[in-house]
Amino acid sequence: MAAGTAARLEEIYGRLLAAFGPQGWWPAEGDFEMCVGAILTQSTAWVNTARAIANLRAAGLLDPLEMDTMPVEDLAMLVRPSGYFNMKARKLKAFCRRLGERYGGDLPSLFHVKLPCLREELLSVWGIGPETADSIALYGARQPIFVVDAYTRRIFGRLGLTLPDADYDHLQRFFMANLPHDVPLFQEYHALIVALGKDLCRPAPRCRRCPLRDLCAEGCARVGG
DNA sequence: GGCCAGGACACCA
DNA sequence: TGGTGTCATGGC
Repeated sequence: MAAGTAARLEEIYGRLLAAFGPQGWWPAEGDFEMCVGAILTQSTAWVNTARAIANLRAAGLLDPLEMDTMPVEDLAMLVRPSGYFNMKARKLKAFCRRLGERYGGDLPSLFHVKLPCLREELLSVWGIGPETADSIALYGARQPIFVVDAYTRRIFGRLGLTLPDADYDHLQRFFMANLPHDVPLFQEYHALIVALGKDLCRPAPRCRRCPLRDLCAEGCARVGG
């Protein structure tokens, strides 16, 4: 672990925590709902994901066995507010099918699989890519793996700590190599990155209120703060 | 009316 | 292996 880099990551974490407060992620009422949310929020604003989840809850479908037996066309209509609804309905079905076939529909049995096998298992499900797999592993199974998303790439690229076009695995290794492997820390750090990304560090950044403003190597200087 | 949002997959060169 | 197109609703 490079001491300088680790110290910077710790400082950034402290600033984000001070600015936004504890996020207490994941926003879900149960572990299966957490997994569903991870799939539905792919490239989608959370507010729309929440609408889709509300539809599923109202239909009594926040259960892997119930969802597995639901016609995919009907499922698609329920998750419509989250966008890409046909694709996402198929992805939810694929996840439920795997859960049923290998784990008897029992989510704790899946979560009992330890990293890195859990990650490989999730990645082998159609529709689950690196970010979704890691989100489920970290927030669902509560195992220590760092979640990388578009905000992570954008923010840490602007800070000059990573390359703007760094791939997922490279970014993940960067955080995993420079942070203690602590589940609550990983959970909170990713949530705080999202909080910053949603609030300030957009393509047109609103840097005046950014808690990382003086650390920013690119975005803030470019727009004049 | 255009841009963007807590990605992933299929296809092609 | 990397680039590009596709999937799609809803807020601003």
